[in-house]
Amino acid sequence: MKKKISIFDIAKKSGYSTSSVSRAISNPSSVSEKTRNKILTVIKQAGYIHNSLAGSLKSGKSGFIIAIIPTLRDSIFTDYIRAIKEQLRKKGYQLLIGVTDYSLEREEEIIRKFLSYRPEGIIIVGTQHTPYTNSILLASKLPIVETWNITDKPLDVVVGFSNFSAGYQITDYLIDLKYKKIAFATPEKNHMKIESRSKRRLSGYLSRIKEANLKPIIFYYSQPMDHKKCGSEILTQYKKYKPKIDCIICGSEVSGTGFLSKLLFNKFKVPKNIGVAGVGNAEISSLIHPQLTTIDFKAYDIGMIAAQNLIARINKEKIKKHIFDVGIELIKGGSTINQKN
Amino acid sequence: MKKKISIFDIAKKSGYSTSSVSRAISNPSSVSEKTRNKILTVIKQAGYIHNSLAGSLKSGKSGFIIAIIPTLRDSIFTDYIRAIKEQLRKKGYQLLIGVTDYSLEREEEIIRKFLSYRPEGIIIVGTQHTPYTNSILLASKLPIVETWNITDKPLDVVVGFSNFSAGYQITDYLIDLKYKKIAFATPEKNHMKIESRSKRRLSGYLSRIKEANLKPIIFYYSQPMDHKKCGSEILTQYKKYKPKIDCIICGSEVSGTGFLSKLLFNKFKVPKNIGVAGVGNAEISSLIHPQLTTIDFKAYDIGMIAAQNLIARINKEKIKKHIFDVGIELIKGGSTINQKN
DNA sequence: ATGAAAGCGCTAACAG
DNA sequence: CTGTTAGCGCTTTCAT
Repeated sequence: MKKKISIFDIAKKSGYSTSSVSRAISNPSSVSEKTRNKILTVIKQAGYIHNSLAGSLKSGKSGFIIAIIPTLRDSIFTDYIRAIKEQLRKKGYQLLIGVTDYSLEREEEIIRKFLSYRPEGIIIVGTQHTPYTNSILLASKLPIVETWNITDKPLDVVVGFSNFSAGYQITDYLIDLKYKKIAFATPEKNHMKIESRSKRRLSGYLSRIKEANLKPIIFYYSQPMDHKKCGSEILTQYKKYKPKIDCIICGSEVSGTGFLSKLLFNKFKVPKNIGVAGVGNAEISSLIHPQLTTIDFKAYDIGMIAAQNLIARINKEKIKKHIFDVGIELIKGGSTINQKN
Repeated sequence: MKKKISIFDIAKKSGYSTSSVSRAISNPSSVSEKTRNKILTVIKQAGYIHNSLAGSLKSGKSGFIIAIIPTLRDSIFTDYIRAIKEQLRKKGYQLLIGVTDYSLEREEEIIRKFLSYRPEGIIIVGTQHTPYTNSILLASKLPIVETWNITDKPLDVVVGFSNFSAGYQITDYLIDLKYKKIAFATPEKNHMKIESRSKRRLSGYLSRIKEANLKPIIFYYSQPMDHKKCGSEILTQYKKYKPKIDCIICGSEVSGTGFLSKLLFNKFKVPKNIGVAGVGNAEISSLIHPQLTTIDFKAYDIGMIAAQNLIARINKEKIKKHIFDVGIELIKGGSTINQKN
């Protein structure tokens, strides 16, 4: 913030009242063309810059939307943010982004802080929050869209897909391909506590494995955001496991591409000697050769639909439903065999 | 924004004045412990949420920093944003992110809009702006840090590297490896107009090629943010060019990984039959096998140093210098031959 | 250490 | 279509 020139100065210089100036700025059609031109000209030559903060204070509309994501290190979340921004931009809203690093405590802290900017709506990744977060969220009476995981009882609106199905479907596909010893790599328990989406994917795997009377095999990785760490950790476990595993499902796109990459650098034959699949689709998955077999869950679409619904809720429009399942899609890549022999 | 409960209510309920409440919130050490505890308790049980907007209006400090980037589709910029956010968070600043899609007009529009939030500082990618942008930036009297490309005459502070050197050095390395027919792929002219960094990289290439008495060969791509489009377009030009080229430098990490990936999917032998290099290093470059030979220009460091300097400028601390060259680093990957035979 | 009072710059009735 | 007026909720001298 700096010096003095305010709407009042513009009013004086243009010979109109402050209200007309205000209107010329924020609702141009409500003043006559002559007035508008005159005022806008004065504004331009005076180098006046409107103060949205003061306006928000008075009007009760900040124009801010807050988005909470777990990390900026995964392109699925930047795709999601991009989609949200594109929608908001059309409507003139401003996005405030909070990054939790997968910590529910951090999420709580961020939300408390962000609420002080008087946002008009909230878009948040995940349906699991601390009790305190839930309570302030509800108390805020703001439109809220939770994303990424479908839940029966959203705080308000939820847009996502079933992580259970994602785990189930990829496992199903591999079983269909006649893989017999299928392992699932997932974040360590420590991390799982705060990341229920991984847990649900794992459940999907376990469920399908059980149905097929196969033996569940679980590997763990400790740094879910680090492709290479994931890759190395999974590789170590794979090499030491006996009897030999024929396919590994990595619980995320980061671990999937990381492990696949690691195998290729270490001269393993994929998919000839070992099949690899992921859950989640980032652009990178399709850039590595062979392409990763995985489940695409449309990060961009989730962001877009979430933002559209949030805006509708802000404008008190009726929305058709409060639960949006955007679905998932199986990507059949070359990282697994492709004949059902 | 919503209903009523304000600092005034807290004052009443706690038996203190609004000033004490304000102090207890924003400068806890300026009230006695007893007072502070009492007030904080009342705040908690009342579910009061502070209104930063009103505070900013009065204090003249919004706590906002604005960051302008070209795109969200490239991990080098999200790494950069991540670094900035980490620094700002420590100091309690809030980041407003504007995405220009490489348009200088859009940049101007965003800056004008964002200035209305009364930011305390600006971090912007690029040193080239419209005249109007330059003038409002300067008129704002705000601390400004320009990034990514070193310039002699920054608006205020600049943190970056030499794009010319990046182009020069990668070309130098390839010449050193005895490549003779080295092409350079760069965005179409249309796009170049607004993206001077690519132009500088190209100049670096041309300069070194000329010194070596080699023939410059330039390829173009039209969608700089799309790995696959870049890859296809470069491949088409490569296949049709005679006599056969032995190495291609792609002007960005997106085009580099995209083209490398495309070659691998099309069964070209890399580096045996064709060498590939990039300019710019994203995590993905090292996940593809063989790894891309490229120039790393430390996106994270640029963001970090830029944010640190911006904060110093906001606090009116003296900074050592106004031009920071973070340098670049050659990454010798397997996508080019590695013996100097 | 605490309180009283004066706005920050703007918008939104309301009136004309 | 335009002007007057009354604050929005907070911070901050300035006293005490």
